[in-house]
Amino acid sequence: MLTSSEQLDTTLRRWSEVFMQRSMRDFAAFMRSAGLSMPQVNTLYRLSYRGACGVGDIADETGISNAAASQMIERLVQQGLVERSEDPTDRRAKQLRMTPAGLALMHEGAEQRLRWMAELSKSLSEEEQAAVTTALSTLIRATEHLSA
Amino acid sequence: MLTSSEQLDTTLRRWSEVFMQRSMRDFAAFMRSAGLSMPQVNTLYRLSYRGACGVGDIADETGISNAAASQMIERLVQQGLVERSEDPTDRRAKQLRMTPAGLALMHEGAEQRLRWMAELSKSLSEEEQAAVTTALSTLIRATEHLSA
DNA sequence: CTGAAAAGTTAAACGTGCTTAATTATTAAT
DNA sequence: ATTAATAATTAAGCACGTTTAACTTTTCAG
Repeated sequence: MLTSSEQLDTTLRRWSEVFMQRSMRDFAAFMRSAGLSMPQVNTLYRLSYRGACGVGDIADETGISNAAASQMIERLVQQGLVERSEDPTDRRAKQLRMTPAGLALMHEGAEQRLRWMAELSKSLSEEEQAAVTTALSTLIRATEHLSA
Repeated sequence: MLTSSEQLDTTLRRWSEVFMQRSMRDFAAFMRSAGLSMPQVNTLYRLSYRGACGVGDIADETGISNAAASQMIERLVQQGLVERSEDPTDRRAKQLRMTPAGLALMHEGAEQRLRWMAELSKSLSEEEQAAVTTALSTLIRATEHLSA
């Protein structure tokens, strides 16, 4: 017999698979059309959601060398997606930040990838819509309170 | 004033962003450790969820040339993740299928990426767990009935 | 039955991205 | 003050994936 937490875990994973299955193709197409590599996308997510950081942090998180990170970021800077400025508190380091253009690109990518959700939303009854909205809000809140 | 379907759409997108934010790093790490490129992951998802197909179908879906698809798939075959056999109904064509090893690799990748969901599940109250499980089941069912 | 079309593979050329090693500039330590 | 350590960049070399073009095999059309 499964506990209700195990049932939720199973269902969450099942939803994730269904979601990935529907989003993967558009995600790959977006990366391709934007000329972005996986480490670059990773970097843009990092900067979008966890704020400014240095080149070395990006190297650590993506698992590539500092040199490779420096070059990869240079390409993002040339594309106008990331801003690179001197860290005022340590002039050896650089501060990397998303530019408005970078944020717009990420937003556009999400829009393309998640377009099917409008149709999905409309396919539910009013009662279901309300219940699912409440449930997802619970999940979002709980996730934001999760460690790391 | 937002309709309840618009509210759900907004909330779904918000959840997707939170989900991606948490999964992106692990996803990139998995691809890196498995030595998989984005078109390769795309191909494995395609084969896992929509069954066998030919080399040209993969080329179309990933947006690369037939030649590149052929070579990319050759690498997947050499890694033992995909099986390539002659199509009995048209001997010019090849049938591509996931191998058990390929399915196991995808499963392992999902496991790594979604490990945090167990913790998330346990962080909710019993009532919340039940409500969210029901809501997600509704979403899964509705998505599977969606077109394309 | 013969020629054109289709599916896939192979080969050569090219570009890109990664790694290591060397270099510059700045900060910390003794 | 001098030395060592840190953050980032640059350069050279190498591996990988992609493209175009040529080629093989099989199917379809006239």
